[in-house]
Amino acid sequence: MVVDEDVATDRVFAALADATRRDIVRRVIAQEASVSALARTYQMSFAAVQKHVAVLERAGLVTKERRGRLAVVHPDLGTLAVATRLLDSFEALWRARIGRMEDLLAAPPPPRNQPAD
Amino acid sequence: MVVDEDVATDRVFAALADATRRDIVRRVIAQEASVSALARTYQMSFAAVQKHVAVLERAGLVTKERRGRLAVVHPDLGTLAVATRLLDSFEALWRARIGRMEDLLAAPPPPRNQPAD
DNA sequence: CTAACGTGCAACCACATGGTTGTAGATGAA
DNA sequence: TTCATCTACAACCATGTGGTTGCACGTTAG
Repeated sequence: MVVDEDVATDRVFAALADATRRDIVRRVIAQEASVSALARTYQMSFAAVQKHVAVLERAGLVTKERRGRLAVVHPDLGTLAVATRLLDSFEALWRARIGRMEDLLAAPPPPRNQPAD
Repeated sequence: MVVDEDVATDRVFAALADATRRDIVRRVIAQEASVSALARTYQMSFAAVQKHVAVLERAGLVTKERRGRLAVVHPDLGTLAVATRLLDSFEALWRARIGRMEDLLAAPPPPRNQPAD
């Protein structure tokens, strides 16, 4: 039941679980930038920023395009849509639950013979 | 610039970056359940499931209500909305970018005197 | 050509995470 | 009371992560 597609979802959420990486995503959505240009805006080492970009790349959230000696980082919005869709599915579940609760309120009380947990 | 609210966001995404925890969230949205009832449905130890629930609780995605000897797990949909809103903001950025690109296409080409990165 | 720049990668460290087992305390049932 | 159940928590281990420094290589600028 824990299938292959799940690890892709794991990577997307894990990649977004870091403020620096979320900021990088925001920046490259606004305007694509080289790794070193990104690195200059944070007060950590170049290698650290490079690793963050690599994490985003493995998650499929960004791609790198080699342009001369620069590695230009682009966003990949399709992958972001995966995360959005999953959260939306949670919301759908929630709404279904609300629906059921209203059904219960409108229906006669059922016999209570379920175990306590 | 990396503020306090960011660590809450970190926790929400980190909590969702695990298939077991996403499944727990789905389950308790469908119907709240005790920790042991949840644990029975996975093939890991009770303590492991207990830790997963603790992670979700620290992220604010679920709450535990003590009922007799049971710890009943409820969803907290407000926190999920935080994550949804953030992803929506990315989408808004993306749309703004599309808008700018259309503006550029409609406008005369600007002088190109920016540095290469 | 030489020097500076941008990148990639490896090694290292401290710390968090996901799993285990074990122990102990509360609560409910017989 | 006694026993089984549910929960909590600690200790431990392997692995991943976020940061560092250092080095090597390709590319651009002088």
